[in-house]
Amino acid sequence: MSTITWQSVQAEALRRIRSREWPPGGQIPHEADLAEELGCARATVNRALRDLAEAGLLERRRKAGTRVPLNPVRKATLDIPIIRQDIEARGLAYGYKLLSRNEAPAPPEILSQLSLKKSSQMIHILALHLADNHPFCLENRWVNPVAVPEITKTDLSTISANEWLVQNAAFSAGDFAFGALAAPAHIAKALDCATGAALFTVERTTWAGSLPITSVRLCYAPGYRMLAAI
Amino acid sequence: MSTITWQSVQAEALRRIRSREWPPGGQIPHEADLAEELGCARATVNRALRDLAEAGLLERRRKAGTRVPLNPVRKATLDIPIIRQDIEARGLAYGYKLLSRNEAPAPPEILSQLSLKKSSQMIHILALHLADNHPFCLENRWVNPVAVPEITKTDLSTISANEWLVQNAAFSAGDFAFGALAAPAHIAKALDCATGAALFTVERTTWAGSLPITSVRLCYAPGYRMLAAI
DNA sequence: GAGGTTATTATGTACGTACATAATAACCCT
DNA sequence: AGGGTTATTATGTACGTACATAATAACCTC
Repeated sequence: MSTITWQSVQAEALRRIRSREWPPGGQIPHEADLAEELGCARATVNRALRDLAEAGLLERRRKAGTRVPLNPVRKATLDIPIIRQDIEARGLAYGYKLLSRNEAPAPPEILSQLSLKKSSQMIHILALHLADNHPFCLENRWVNPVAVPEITKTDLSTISANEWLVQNAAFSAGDFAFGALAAPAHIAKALDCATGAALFTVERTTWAGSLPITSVRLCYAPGYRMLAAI
Repeated sequence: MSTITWQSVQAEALRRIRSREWPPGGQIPHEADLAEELGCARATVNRALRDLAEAGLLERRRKAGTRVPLNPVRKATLDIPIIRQDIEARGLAYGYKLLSRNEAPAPPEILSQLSLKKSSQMIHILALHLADNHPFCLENRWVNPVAVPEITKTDLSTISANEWLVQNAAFSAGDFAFGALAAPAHIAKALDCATGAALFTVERTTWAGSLPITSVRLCYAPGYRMLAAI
């Protein structure tokens, strides 16, 4: 290690974790001691260890020090692109079809997801996203017009609610649930696949502060895979 | 804003992004200017903006400055607990059953996932994880004994490979793919569900440096949902 | 106008001092 | 031994100076 940088400190820490030199369940040297050993500032060690802690590889506690967890809960980062970008990143041509748009009171399970007690009129949107003219995913979305009033006046026949919301309603928090669904007939029809086919689903609710913006269920055509990396 | 901290700077930046004061596609003030405006050190602004950049809300470029992306690719964090912890966190009793364990050459698609050209003997493990004595997920795993020689001598009838590997083979990189599968008969039998039921699947390959450790496919019983948050 | 070189700029980082904060250890009393 | 209080400790952060680095703007030449 010629020049000490936070990256090199981090790499050395990783090496020691991996080699069990810092065994799972055990304490690692204090930041000040590590700084002395490696010949750098304590702030540099602090900076290096932060990412490892965020990734679940270390647990840091004031005064108690830092330890390698016995059972690490690793953290992976998931990219959430807008659907058009997901399709185009696969080298496929994006297409979009608004299937329906209504104002209606949201059903109870959507209210629950939005943490709303009482239903007022919401915007209900059903849309199909296409990749090279093949169905890619079906978007079933409820939007709270209180959070995004402009949507009531927006023409969603040419831009998807998914994309429009990203550009017009920056959310501060989001909940996701990923799962699998055996395609019921109406969804199979929209996605042009067999009834009962296994579909990857994403359910997402987003908020601006405590104000719910939207709740959406995306059903992807059979074969879709969502990638992530650590 | 009484006392300026990196957290308060971050909150103010988020507010400006959300309110469109810093419009999508546009430049935000330079760190030095923001520091002057908010009455803190430039390093404090830098610290505050880093997380926002990592979350996809800002794009930072040396000299060009920092901009709010027109189409942000938001980043979500996924917790990857060991399976036993996932089950226990749901308040359910964990159970485990080793279904089979062999040494065999890996099939081509596993070799491909492991970026291996040539197959040598690998450890093939089939195991069932139970929640309150109901099948929770089926683990189909290939382990490279070159990366983890001790596994050849490890009794996997009482500890799952999933858990044992987390404790004994710290990985440096992992690839994940999430999808959905219509349960073929042999998997439906193991998971005690209907043939053709929609199963949530996780395929994961991990490496220590460039050395592949393991490739696993987890098929979760119908109804499983994986949660994440932004 | 195109291409190459240099100067300038805004983010990225290292350092050391100082202080803040959470939390554990030490100490004291009953 | 148990409980409460205080001192100590290790991480968390702020600041300002200094330097590094990537990249854009300015400038010059053909």
